[in-house]
Amino acid sequence: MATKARRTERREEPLSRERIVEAAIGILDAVGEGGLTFRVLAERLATGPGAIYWHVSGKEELLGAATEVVVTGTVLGGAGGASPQEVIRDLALRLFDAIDAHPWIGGQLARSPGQSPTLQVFERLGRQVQALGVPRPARFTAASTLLSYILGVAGQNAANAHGQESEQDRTEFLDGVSAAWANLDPDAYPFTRDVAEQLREHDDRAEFLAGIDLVLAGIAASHAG
Amino acid sequence: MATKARRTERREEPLSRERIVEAAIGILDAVGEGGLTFRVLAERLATGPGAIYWHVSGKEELLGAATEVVVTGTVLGGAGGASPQEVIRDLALRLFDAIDAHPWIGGQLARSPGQSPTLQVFERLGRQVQALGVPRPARFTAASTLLSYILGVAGQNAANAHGQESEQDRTEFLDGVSAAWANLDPDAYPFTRDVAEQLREHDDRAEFLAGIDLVLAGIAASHAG
DNA sequence: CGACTCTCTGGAATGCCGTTCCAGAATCAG
DNA sequence: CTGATTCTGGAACGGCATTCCAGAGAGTCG
Repeated sequence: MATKARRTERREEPLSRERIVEAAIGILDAVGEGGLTFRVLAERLATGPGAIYWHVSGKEELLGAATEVVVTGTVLGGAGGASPQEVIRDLALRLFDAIDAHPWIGGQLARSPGQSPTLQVFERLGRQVQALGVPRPARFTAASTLLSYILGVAGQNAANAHGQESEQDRTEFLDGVSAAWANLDPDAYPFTRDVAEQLREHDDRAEFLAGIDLVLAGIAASHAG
Repeated sequence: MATKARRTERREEPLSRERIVEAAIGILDAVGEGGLTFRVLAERLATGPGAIYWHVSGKEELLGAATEVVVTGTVLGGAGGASPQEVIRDLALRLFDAIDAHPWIGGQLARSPGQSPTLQVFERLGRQVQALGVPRPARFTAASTLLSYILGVAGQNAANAHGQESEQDRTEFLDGVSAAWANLDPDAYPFTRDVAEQLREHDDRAEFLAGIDLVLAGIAASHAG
């Protein structure tokens, strides 16, 4: 405590919305959506809950901001001169991987249509739909369908991300579901039983992309005829 | 009140899982997902929270059971001898209408893949995909894509269902979003701005069906070639 | 250099939630 | 009648988001 001895200005690093959102993302990635509480967040930032509320209006805004940071980082930067189909596939896969890395985004995206992150994706999809040569009145439907499909997969992936960190957890999970499907009532669930074995060796990412291709094929077919 | 005169056996009506789920659906429909609490539910059933827990393991199970009741009622009974495309469209529309009537189902369905209600829909879709003549290895993808699209729309509808009961609320809501889109940065959101006006006069239900048709077209195109 | 103000902090308090506990009422089996 | 069992509901308990508020730090002005 020499002269005035503020060895650090006021704090090591002042609180800021940016630092709060960053810490929130860290917690969300580490312990999931349910693990983010203002108490934990305050502890991690070495402060109290009240201080956080001065920078952020509440939990909803915090989750929204966290989602926006990740999604914006994901949506920007992508394929260059490829075909519109390729750009859409690339964007979709980048989103899929981002949701895989941060499962909480899935639930958040699915729950907040019209918000900035969803809009960003919609815009990117729409531009490529336009580049695809889809006539103007059909563009909205085409872009919305792609978006809804992506959000649907996102929500399911987010829900499935319960305690499967490793590759092994994942295999066990698929084996379990596959076995459960194979044991369903044959009269009530013939189809599900029939595809149960396909589930065991299935690759979520490839399956997701195949769905994108299906929609793209539908878009192409619809404005060809 | 003849011999022993228990005009009501034990209670006017004994508590039962069925009655609890029924009451929960009533509350969910009236005040939404956030309004369902065990206290409110207990008051409505003229009992205490403890009694409810004897019949139901917790909130998750309760929401699941409520969803199952509504979805099962929706999925059963539908078109008879129509084409597979027609059956799929009919099933999808029935689901859409059910979600419109009970928006909380949307969030619930999107959040619980592999659970009974989702599986029921998957099974129905899969059978029709099969009837469509899709080759075996492609059926899983086709049915999953339809399901994911439906769940995506469901989630968005559930999220949008914030305080728009009447037709007028709905029009105001669309006008507001449309205006917001039209005021976006022209450089960042050219596409979204361009389709903003289409949004104003758009019909969610028709748009949803158009998306289904797009996926169906894609399915048809994919196994034709 | 003081005093006043404004930004920002963080600990304490509030009110609601899901869930658990438990004493006891109603019913049933013998 | 008696003991066991099923079922009830009010009273906790711990945790949550959010609000309150006394006051610390840092600029500003006379």
